[in-house]
Amino acid sequence: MGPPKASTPPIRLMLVDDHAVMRAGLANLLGSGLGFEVVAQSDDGETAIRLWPKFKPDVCLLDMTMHGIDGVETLSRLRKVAPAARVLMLTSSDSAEDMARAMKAGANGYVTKNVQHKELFDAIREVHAGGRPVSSSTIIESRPTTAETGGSPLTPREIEVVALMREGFTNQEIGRLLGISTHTAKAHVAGVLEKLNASDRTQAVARAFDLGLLKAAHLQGRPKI
Amino acid sequence: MGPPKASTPPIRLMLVDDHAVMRAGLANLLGSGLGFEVVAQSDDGETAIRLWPKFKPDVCLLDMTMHGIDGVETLSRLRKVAPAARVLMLTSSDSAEDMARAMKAGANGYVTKNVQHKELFDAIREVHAGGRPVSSSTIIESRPTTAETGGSPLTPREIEVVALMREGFTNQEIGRLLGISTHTAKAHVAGVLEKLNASDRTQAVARAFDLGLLKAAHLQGRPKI
DNA sequence: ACCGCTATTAGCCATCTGGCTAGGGAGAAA
DNA sequence: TTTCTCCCTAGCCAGATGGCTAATAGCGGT
Repeated sequence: MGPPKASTPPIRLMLVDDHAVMRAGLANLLGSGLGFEVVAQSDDGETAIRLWPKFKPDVCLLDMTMHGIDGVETLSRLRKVAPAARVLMLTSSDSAEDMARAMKAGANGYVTKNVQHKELFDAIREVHAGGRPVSSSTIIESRPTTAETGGSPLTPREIEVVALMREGFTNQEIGRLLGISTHTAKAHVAGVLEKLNASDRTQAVARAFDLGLLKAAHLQGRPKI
Repeated sequence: MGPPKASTPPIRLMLVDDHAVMRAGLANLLGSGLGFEVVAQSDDGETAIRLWPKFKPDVCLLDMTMHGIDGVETLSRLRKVAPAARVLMLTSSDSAEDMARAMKAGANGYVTKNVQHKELFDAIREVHAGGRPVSSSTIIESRPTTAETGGSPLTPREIEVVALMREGFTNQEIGRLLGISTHTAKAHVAGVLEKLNASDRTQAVARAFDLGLLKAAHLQGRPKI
């Protein structure tokens, strides 16, 4: 937590973000003698993984949403070649689901892009020191988001169920997929409908999107054009 | 299109983005003697509108997604106090819908944040010169996005129908709301299902979210906590 | 031990859904 | 003109949905 001492060797960073402007901004910000040094940059996940062994940065700042393989996927793959890598996820989203995905995939920290500079610096230092910082705005946002529905967040089981509803599965199929009876599936769907204040499953998944419980899977794949 | 001459007076800019890091990056990037000058910055829409008259920037770089009032809303309000303001929208999204919203609200240009520096510079110059540049990645992305579904984008009527499906309306209600018969409503729903390759209306709206045809209405409102 | 929450199963039933087939009219493109 | 697409309407039907009530069981907190 202490301010950077001139005596401390700089924390060596790799930046991965497909927004060139953001990357340049970060590089500029972090290369201003505050105890950081940007040793590598990449605008996509594959390159980042290729660059890692060459530079062995202390901490990697990794954007969640990128074209090609996204941040979470990049993280997973990076973990295979560098299990000890310290990765701080950067994101524009403040949804709890994104954070959960990132942390589950093995992120060492999670910071939204709307943080102030100091928060970012602190987060990087904390990751470097072995902590697992999570941007406070995430916590602040994610709680009321669900609380505001007038309701309860869904139970784990119910979340599985919405995810399947989203894919167009019927109650019968949901039951089969989860290894439970159709009746139970219906009961969970009913729970979801009530908690999300929806009149049918269609509105329920729309609400789930609104609340950030479900995320649009951008199917763009950036084809060859 | 010409490279910046030293003789040209700099284009005076206002930056509006709630991502402090991005803002700092832009400021740094644009303040490097390339013919731009950042005269004002803000991390929210209200402040931006308040700052405008004081600085009368030549071009305003406005982020689409911000907490509080978003970019489009900011743009609309700004237009009321400064109808001639030149505004270049900046966004992380490459969805055609977002672009349409921005341009409809009176944006002078639209650029995704994953552009290279030069493209951004060019876009700013073009807006300043009275053009209406649109980031090429938007066009490239948005076309195949819909084409990739195997299909056609939805007809206007069908889009109205998905929007209603999303709200949980039944075919009967959709018919009543649109002043058409239930049968016709069903026909439109069928069209949507086919075009979005969905097995039921629930999956259809999920797909619509995936494709950017529907946007999550973030109901967060950022309460006091 | 009791209570509350979650997960599980079950039956009944009015309504809704989506697929099928089969029309007609209006405007735009070839 | 012909053809195409979009928009509108219609009936039939098997299957799915969501509301209702009711019961059992595990788990964690008081």
